[in-house]
Amino acid sequence: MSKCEQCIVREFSSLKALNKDELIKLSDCKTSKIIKKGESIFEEGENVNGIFCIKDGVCKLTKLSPNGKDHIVKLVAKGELLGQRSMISDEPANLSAVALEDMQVCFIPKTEILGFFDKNNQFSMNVMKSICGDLRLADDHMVNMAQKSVKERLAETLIYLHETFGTNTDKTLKVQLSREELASMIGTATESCIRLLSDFNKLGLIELVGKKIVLKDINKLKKIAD
Amino acid sequence: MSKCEQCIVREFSSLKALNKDELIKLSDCKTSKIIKKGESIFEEGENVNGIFCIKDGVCKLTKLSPNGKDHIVKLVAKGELLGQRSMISDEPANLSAVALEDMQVCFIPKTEILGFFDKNNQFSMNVMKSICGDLRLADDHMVNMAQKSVKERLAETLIYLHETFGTNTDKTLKVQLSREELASMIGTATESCIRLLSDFNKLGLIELVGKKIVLKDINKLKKIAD
DNA sequence: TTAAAACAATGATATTTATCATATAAAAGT
DNA sequence: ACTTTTATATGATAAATATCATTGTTTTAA
Repeated sequence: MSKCEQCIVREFSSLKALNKDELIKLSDCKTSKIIKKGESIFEEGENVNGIFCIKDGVCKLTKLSPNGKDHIVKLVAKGELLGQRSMISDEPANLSAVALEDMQVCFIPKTEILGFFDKNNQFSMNVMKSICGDLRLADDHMVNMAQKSVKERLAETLIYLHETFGTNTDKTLKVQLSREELASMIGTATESCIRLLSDFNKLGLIELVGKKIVLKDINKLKKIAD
Repeated sequence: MSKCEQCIVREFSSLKALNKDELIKLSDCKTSKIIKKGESIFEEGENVNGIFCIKDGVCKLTKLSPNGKDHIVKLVAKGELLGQRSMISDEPANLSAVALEDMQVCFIPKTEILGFFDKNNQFSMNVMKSICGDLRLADDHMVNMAQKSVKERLAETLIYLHETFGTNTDKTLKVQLSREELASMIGTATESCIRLLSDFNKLGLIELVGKKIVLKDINKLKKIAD
């Protein structure tokens, strides 16, 4: 079993507040998993009973809307924690987490985390701040959904993918979403999304390399996004 | 100065975890304010440096979108706390809070709250849970914005107003939003909102009594809302 | 290697929603 | 009481977006 002390996740997440002893305890109780692309870490409605550390890979957090379509609420990558909200609220998961690429994740049981809450105030504070950050993003996102056009949302999302997850050596976006997934992230029909990508392509804002996307003119995209 | 011990807000909010001594300390450091309808409690971008207890009245939390329109993110009523997220994140307010009716609010300085965080774990936990609840609502709301039609969102919002804030003796919705505000809550143009209200009226789902709204057929509205 | 399945692209069209113009009604100020 | 302003309402039209149909392209799997 690998040690949490040397894990990268520790550096970036709320876990950085844990001391050596706490990390050793963590190593003992955690379980590691490999999640293959397309598999889910947990599903909406499921009782999670702990949190997940993402050691490698990216996943999408989705919610099924009443009309039967999945909406991608957020992407979560290496170094972040998952399931904090459900654990604290003591509720089933509100979102499903599905791997967009092969992932390595660790599971830490709830009892352990609640123990840290009691003894380590900095850790609680970090978790709180992380959830507050999520809330801020969610509110901002909501306003975007409500007030911006599909075109603006697409431009904004492309820039977000570029800035957050970067590019491969051939300049294509590293996180590769299908057109359907991209559409479900910006809240539109797949065909509308494809059409707008075509438009952006014709205008020289992006380049479509098979299913992959290269951003060619980020400044103009930013202008469109507002 | 009125005592926090007897205040209704204490019963319903995170503050219920505070003991007698803590409540006395609270009474000493809090300041009370009257906020008139239309006035703001705080504005987006402002440093808040504490939290607000709503003793009476309802306010809207709004965010200015890049295109210059205000979007109503949430309504907050008597018994709830405001400004927790900004305080914990140590960031300026992400939203503005504007009174929809005359309000009574108390302000509690940040230093005091942080003191309670340190000493009273149940209080921290309550605040965390409250923010987690907000996050859940925000995610759900985001999916609605992205996936539902304006008609569905209007029906849903009317039901929400009815169930959350109730009605006056004449059955009209207690929280009275202008058509513009209602539109900015569901994320549509004012005219579209008015038109759909007219449609609902003609279909007998609601009745328009001047500017006020009566829900006549809640079941059908719920079916429309999904 | 080829057949089947899944995905992407595009045209035609319908529906939804926004915008602009104007009318009416209610509220506010003088 | 009357004028001005503001809010609500509605029609006409334009623009944005969804839906359905079809084709080409890539991926998967037999």
